[in-house]
Amino acid sequence: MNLSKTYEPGEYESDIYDLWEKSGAFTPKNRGSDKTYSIVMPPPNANANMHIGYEFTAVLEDIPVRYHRMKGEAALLLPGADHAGFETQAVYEKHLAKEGKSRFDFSREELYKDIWDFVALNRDNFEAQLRTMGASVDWSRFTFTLDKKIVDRAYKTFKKMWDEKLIYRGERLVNYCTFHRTGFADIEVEYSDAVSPLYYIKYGPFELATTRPETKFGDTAVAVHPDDKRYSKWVGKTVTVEGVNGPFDVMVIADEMVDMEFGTGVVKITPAHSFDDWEVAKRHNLPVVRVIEHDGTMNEKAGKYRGMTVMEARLAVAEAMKEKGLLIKVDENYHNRVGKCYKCGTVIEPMLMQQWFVDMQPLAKRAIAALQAKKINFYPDSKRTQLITYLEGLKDWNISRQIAWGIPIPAFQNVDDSDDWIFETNTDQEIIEKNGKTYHRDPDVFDTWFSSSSWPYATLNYPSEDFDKFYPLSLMETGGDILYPWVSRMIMLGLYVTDDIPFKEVYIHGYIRAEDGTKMSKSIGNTVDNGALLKEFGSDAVRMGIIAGRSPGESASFAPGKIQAARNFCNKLWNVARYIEDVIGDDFEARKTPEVLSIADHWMLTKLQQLTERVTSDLDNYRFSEAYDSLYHTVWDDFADWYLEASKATPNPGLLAYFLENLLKLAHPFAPFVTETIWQTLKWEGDSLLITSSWPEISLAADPKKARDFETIQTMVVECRTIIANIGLSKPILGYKGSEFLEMHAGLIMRLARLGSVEKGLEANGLRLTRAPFEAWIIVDANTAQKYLSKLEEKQSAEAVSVERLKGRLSNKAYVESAPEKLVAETRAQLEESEAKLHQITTEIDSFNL
RNA sequence: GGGUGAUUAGCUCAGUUGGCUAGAGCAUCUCGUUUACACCGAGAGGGUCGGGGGUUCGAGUCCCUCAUCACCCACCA
Repeated sequence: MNLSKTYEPGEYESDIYDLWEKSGAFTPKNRGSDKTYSIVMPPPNANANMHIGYEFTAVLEDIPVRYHRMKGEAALLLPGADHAGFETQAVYEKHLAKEGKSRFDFSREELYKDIWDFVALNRDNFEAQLRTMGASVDWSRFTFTLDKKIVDRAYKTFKKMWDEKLIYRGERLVNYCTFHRTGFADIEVEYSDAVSPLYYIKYGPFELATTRPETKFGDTAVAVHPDDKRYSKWVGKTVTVEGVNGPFDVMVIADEMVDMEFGTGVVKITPAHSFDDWEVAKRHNLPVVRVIEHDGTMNEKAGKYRGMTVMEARLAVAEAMKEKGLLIKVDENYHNRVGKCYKCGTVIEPMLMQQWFVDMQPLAKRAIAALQAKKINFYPDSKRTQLITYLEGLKDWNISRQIAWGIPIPAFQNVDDSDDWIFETNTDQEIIEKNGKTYHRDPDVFDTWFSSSSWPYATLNYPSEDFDKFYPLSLMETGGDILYPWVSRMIMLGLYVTDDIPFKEVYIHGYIRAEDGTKMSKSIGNTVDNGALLKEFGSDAVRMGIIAGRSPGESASFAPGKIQAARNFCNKLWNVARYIEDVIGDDFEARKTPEVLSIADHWMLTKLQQLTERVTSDLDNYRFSEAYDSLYHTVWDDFADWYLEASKATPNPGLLAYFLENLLKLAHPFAPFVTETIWQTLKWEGDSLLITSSWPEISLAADPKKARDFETIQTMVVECRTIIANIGLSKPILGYKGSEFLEMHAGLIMRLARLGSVEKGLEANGLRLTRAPFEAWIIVDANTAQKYLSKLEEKQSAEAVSVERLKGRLSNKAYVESAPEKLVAETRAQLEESEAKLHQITTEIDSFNL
């Protein structure tokens, strides 16, 4: 019974979190329901601090988990952290660079250990932030993506695919960053617009256009279109080309990939350094000659250009060709798109490499079938069809990465036979002996998405009791940016390994953009200082302010006003509770037998019933913003502004307590800290916790007629207030003719409308109320009344418009015949009402003109 | 080149299957010390729902088209 006078969230939030944690409330447990509800959090990168976007994610997961926990279900929110492979190593390399070092100064083992320590430092930080946000996670199940169980699961999956021939090792062109010296999956390459010089060069008997003269040393053919008459006589012949390092021979081939319109319609073919050319080479059995090294320099095939970077060589070769008269012209204004490393911006080189690939088509096929059958619901649903489109075009997946920070690939190669690979999980060994042969471990690690694709079941220790209980997960909540790399792969691997979908629903959230609508980014410096935000407004306010007015899949700007509004809402809850505590004093017993007495009681009960239904169904459908909005307005407008004010005339402590209890419950998933704090001061159920209390079911019955009566009062009160405010009256008298209803509620009306008094039987001598079904006047002198005349006339014309509109609608035969009966009946009733009002207003105006 | 989403009040955004006079928060204006709350209360102003066409008794909502913005996919020698 002792809430402090002002709402200061900072003073109790961490204590409340401890209280929950120590009570074991975060451990999933059935309480009167045998259902389970499970969310495994997408693990945030262990290398970074939590930003506002991650807080947003945590809230979107915590709200439904708290809701289902209160419904008595065994609700699990499983937290984790992601080693994030290349991402983390790239961040660590930046640190090294500051110290003037490079990753190549260390062995892979040293590097791995150093990054491990680096990541450990940051992990505490982010766990603390999760607590600050009130995320009700089961810390005992915390999982790191390099935990043994995750590694084991990745190895088992790899083995299964190996055995079933879904994994193969092959020499392919892969996207390669010469700065980070690792290959990438297609999806990791970022393309951007560029202006590149387009060189028109002499090439044997042809002229052709190329942006990459330096790759000439790797040319093994020259191609034209099969239908191109200009060049058909050359097809199949070998031609001699004068090069900067002397003449060489290439074959002329015909291939559909050539665009006759582009340049001169002739293309030099460099199979080792162009994806298109690689495809052509496979079709025509062309030799493949690599001319660029992994460090991005030219190799011995480039002759005197050896050792130059690609860019240096390009300029040098162009210059040399110019001198030899082989360069015809340079188009300096050619626009194309260039693939870049998404971390360092280095131009991606297509590089010929031995890598492990996953054959995706069989996996994708099952996923597509499950998605088409809508076995997984998406919020918004459009993401489901987008995912299907993505899966349909999926190519084989390169899962090898030439970095240190990751899970070593469990494959060893025979030192005497490069085609002899064996599967072994003891990857802490570099060299092993088996059957009298020596094997070398593949030095590469898995693409981080390969292991994290198993996240839903690996975290649950598949196969296990937890797995049986919580799989498939109820919900996967994540951002749109990892729909393709992660969500798609979880579905494919889930189906492949467990034979079941990994989750029943997917909620995709949009991004929080900066206030001005631009992308939030550390480098631009327009991120939100969430520490300051939490300090100023409290976690509850941030939770609610951040979900307010957002819909799934849509990005929207950060709006500080919404955080502020949410903080004010917490303050409102706080003061409502303070008032009610004051009224009920120590009479805890009264709340057990709430009685519905006054018309306000019946009205508020109806509002609570509606709110409960709405919040429940909105949460069932992941409509967080709508649920919060309903809650906000019911608590503030209906409960605080109307009900509490009305109840001051005739306080009903038992029912006040009942309302407060249920409103706190409904608000708890959104504002867990303030609601639990209030709950704890009430101590209604001994040491009970709100977090594990039951979700409201309103069983008290409301009398709809009485509820409507209160609405009639509201209408009158609002009209009185409007008149009072508009003509600046102070505590006027409301007179009325004999009406039992008004007589009974005179006190209530007087209080709510701030009237001087409400008196019966006075002569009609003031401003007649036009909205209530009773004859009542605000008593004013004729002069004052005249001031209000224009206002009244405005009202008259508005009402006349309304009558006309309704009449028009009802005279429309088509409307009356085809609209639902109920709607037509409503329209009729409205017309009647409108006409009556118009009549009243008109009478009132006429009386002024006497 | 292909796809998706957005365009609603000064600002940031809601608006579930078409159905009463389109909503909220913030901001603005007027009034108010009514002991739960000035992080408040009461009242008010502000929108031809991006343009144009169509379907329907009825369109912010469905269809077509145009414009602008954002994102995604493919990838140009």
